[in-house]
Amino acid sequence: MSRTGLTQQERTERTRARLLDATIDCLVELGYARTSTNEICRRAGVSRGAQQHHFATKADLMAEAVEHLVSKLIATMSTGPRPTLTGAAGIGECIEMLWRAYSGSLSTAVMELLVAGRTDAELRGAMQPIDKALARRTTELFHEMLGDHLPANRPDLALWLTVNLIRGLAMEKMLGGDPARRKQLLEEWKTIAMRTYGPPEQGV
Amino acid sequence: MSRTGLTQQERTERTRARLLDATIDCLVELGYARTSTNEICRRAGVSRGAQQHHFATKADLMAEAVEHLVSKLIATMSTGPRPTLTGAAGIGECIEMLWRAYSGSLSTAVMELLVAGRTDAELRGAMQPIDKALARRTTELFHEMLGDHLPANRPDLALWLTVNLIRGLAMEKMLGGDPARRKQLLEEWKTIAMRTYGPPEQGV
DNA sequence: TCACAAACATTCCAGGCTGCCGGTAAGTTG
DNA sequence: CAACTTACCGGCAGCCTGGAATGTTTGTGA
Repeated sequence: MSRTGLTQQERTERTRARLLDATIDCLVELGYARTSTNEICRRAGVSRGAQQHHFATKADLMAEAVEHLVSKLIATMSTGPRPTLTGAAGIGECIEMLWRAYSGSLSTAVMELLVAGRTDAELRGAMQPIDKALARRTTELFHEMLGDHLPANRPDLALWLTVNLIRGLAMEKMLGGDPARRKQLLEEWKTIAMRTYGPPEQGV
Repeated sequence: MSRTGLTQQERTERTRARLLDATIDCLVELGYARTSTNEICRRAGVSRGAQQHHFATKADLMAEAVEHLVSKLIATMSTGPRPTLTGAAGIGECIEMLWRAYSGSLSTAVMELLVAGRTDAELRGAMQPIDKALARRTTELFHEMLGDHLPANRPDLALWLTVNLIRGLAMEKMLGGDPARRKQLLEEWKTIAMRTYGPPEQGV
């Protein structure tokens, strides 16, 4: 009855996944501006007709790619290594974790979409709820990780200061600056954060 | 002898300035992807032929626009209000100043170019030296402003932590998040920076 | 004033991208 | 197994973009 042995649903999911993955690849490698449906299809190994069957317009494809992308990001974040220490050291490990999550290639794609969304109302509309979901999940994870050892005062401020700093660093990375310099800045922030949000110490 | 009363050099400078300004406008309003030479000429009130006469290719135009842009940014930064206070309060004012400079519309254009440069070697090559100039000028200004009251330990780390944080916040702004929230984060950072880099205090 | 060069305007062309269409193959249902 | 639905294919048309070629106006120097 079937040559490929695949059910319709399987075929659909496979093709859609291929297209969405290829879209993310394009975002990372080519940037939003140079990402064309043609190139996406080429990389996905799918015909343009098939692409249009599953995603009527390019905007549709992008909108779903955003979801796909953030799910992947959340997944890698959730399953990655967790901080094992508590107190100030735990905060340091959290910052490392956020660094990995928010400066990797998936986050690069997110940044491409953020910038593109600034001047594209449709894309921005698609991104807003998904970005919120990412923020919520990050916050949850942060609370889970530190457990009872949450910084006493304004814990979420610590989190979002870190994330925004990292995004700034990721931006600078785009021009290809010195990685050691970024590492140095991150270490400085780690020190400050541990002192500011860590458990109270005796000396200054 | 002349109908317009303008010398050749004046005409050239005027047209070039119009084109470069229009380019920056496009970057801010349309983003890099949707910025076409056609639109630039339309906004500049200049024919496509004139544009091509002064900037042979789109890349040339962009390269010079980067310079133009950063000069303007440096100019506004240099002539803007300077911190009047010293010590910890002076640091707070510096952060405010950096906030204004690095989150305005000129910086939005810079960010568009940074992101575009990530996947466009030619553009990136044009940007690198100019970005360095911006960094150097910012550092100089920072030292001028605080004068003898520079944070004792690692003053430049304080500066670049601030700039990168602000760029992250600017990124978040693109999705249209809550301005009050950003203000809150900046205030938190101000507090931390004053405590960390300001003159030593007695209590914690 | 006249020849020349620079600035500017218009038009055209090749290429890419998107969206749509008619047709085919594969899977599903009665 | 036959009707039907869904997935997929390849080509076409319209649009826009960037770059080139050609013609016109404006300033300049002899």
